[in-house]
Amino acid sequence: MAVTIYDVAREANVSMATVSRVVNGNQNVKPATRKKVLECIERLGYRPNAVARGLASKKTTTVGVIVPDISKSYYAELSRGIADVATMYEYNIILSNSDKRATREVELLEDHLGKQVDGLIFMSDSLSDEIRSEMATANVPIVLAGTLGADTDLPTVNIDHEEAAYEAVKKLIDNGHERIVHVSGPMSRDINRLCKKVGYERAVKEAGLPLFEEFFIETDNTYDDAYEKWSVIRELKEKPTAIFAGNDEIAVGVLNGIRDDGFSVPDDYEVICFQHTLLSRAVRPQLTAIIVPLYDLGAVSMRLLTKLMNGEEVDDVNVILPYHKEDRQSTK
Amino acid sequence: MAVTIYDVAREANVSMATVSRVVNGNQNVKPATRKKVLECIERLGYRPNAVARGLASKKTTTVGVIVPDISKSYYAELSRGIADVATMYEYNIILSNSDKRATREVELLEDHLGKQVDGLIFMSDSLSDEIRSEMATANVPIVLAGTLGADTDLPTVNIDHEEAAYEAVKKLIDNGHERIVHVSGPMSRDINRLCKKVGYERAVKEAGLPLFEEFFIETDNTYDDAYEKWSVIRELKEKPTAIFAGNDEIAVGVLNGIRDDGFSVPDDYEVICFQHTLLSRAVRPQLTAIIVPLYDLGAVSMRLLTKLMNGEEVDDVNVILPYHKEDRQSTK
DNA sequence: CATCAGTATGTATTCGCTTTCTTTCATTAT
DNA sequence: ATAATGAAAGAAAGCGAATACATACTGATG
Repeated sequence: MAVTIYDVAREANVSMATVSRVVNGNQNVKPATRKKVLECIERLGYRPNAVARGLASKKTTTVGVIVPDISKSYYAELSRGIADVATMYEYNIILSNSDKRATREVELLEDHLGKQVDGLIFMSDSLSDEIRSEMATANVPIVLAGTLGADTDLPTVNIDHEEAAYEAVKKLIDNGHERIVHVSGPMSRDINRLCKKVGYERAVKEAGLPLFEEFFIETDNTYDDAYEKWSVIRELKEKPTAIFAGNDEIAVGVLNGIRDDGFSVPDDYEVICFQHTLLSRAVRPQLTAIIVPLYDLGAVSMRLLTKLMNGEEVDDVNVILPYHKEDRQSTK
Repeated sequence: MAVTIYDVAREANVSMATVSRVVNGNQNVKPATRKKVLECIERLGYRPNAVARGLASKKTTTVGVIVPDISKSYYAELSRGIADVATMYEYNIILSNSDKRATREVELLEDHLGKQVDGLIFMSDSLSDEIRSEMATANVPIVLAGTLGADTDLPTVNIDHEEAAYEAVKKLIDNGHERIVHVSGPMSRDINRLCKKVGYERAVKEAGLPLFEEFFIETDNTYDDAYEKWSVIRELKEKPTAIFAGNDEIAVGVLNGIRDDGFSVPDDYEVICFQHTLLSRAVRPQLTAIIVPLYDLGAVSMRLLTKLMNGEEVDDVNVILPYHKEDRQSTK
């Protein structure tokens, strides 16, 4: 049987309230008493039961993190940012994978709330109606990390993907390209449909270039699918000269397609993408990319959440973090 | 204020015990009563408080996962395996990063035990004495995933790294190489010092080849460090003709070093490594590699843990999973 | 119709801690 | 010396569920 606060109290000849005070750093304890209690705690190997504490105090010092897939480095990196700030503020993290399935997301949200998390960080592509209403009834703060949701009143932390996409495509246009293919992730995702694609189109239109429907190539966001899609790109009516990829995994798929087919980057095709992983730097040629500050997205989200959990006033709950572009060898 | 089991009981005109029975699927409830209670639960939006439940039942349906760094795809992949099986058995996961710091590991273990996890999965390189004794006093099962520890009585799930390393190096030897460099991760890690290096040496010795001390190159396990180390390798007295790398990130670092220096793989150097990520396949030439079944390591660890938590008999608590070698373009 | 065996439901306790409310006691000011 | 003040410590009431135990109800049986 585990040692309880009663055992310590008996051993130290004080009441459990006093032990509780010592454990929680309450100042109203005589130094001598504190010392005595501390010794007993040490001697008995007492370890406070966080569950009992949680029930009594209605705080669990635990936050929920619902992530599409932790095995994807995008989310793994982001989660690390969350975790580090959580540690800093002494929170634990309950981590669950949703695979972006709306029903699963709702289940997990319910589940986490049932576990009495003090707050929650949610990541996904788009917010289903069910999840929205579920979130609305939650009685703890929820932050959307790297997830569109400014239309709700939920706090969010993001980068300006549309502007970043615009800047990336603009770069290719400035390099003289007039026919740029956009190899995208699934259109079902808001971030692709409402941000990256929009930025791409804005840059193309603004430059007075024609917008070919066939230049829009959708993938399932995997390396292998992108690799396959090269065979589609090479058969296009209009011959493109540059590629704007939704992320580096896609970009590398296309890049390898291009090169395995005997073409050269950046001579035959220039390539630019969003960077989520080491891949951009590890391939040859290294990819020019928009660097997404994943770790920071997570860290800032968690920091925001701590403020919210603390009831602190937050002036702007829709945070936009800066990104930057790094020119490497896949563009000239 | 949240809806409690009392509220439901009052609303449904039954005792809280009955509500509890309904919620927990106890069969001794008249169907009509069950229906009535279920309706009230729905109507009031009652959601059982897992903390209270945990206190009363002494089970939290939560397991702790202590991982060095979730942002590393090695651990991210492994964790996903854990998470999926955890979901299957309806466990939540508390995930913490240790950065392999022994003191932090002990803290986290304490912390998780305080949170009353029903079991724990631990990953690290080596087990410090403190963590060993801490684990010995834990009153819940602990499984070491991808972590050496068969010398303790703790359950483990692993692959045979030594044999895998042996097989990899053997392949290079069979291809005619006599001077093979081993680019390793830090020697402080048991897995490098006691497994991979040992397998390397065994293969070399067994083939009657000389074992050059300078052929052993230690890195900090990062791409960048490995990339730098190429300049060391090229200056070696004895000129190597093949590389055995501890993992694919290292391998790609060396690979890029080789190629940026104007040499060719596999013509000038053959390369083989352990595969942890997509990197092995995404670079050109693709890397011949030992495929480590990371997801399975996690999944099997969690499955083992569920058995242990259930008090089931487990015949062998030291599980060794199979790996396989995939021949690609970095070897002939 | 009384009896017994289930079945269905209720009552009361317990889990280990926080927290409020008291009470006790030591200081200080008057 | 005494009242006022505040620090130190204790007593007791929850927190929201699970659960052991008690009790009421239901039929089937003889």
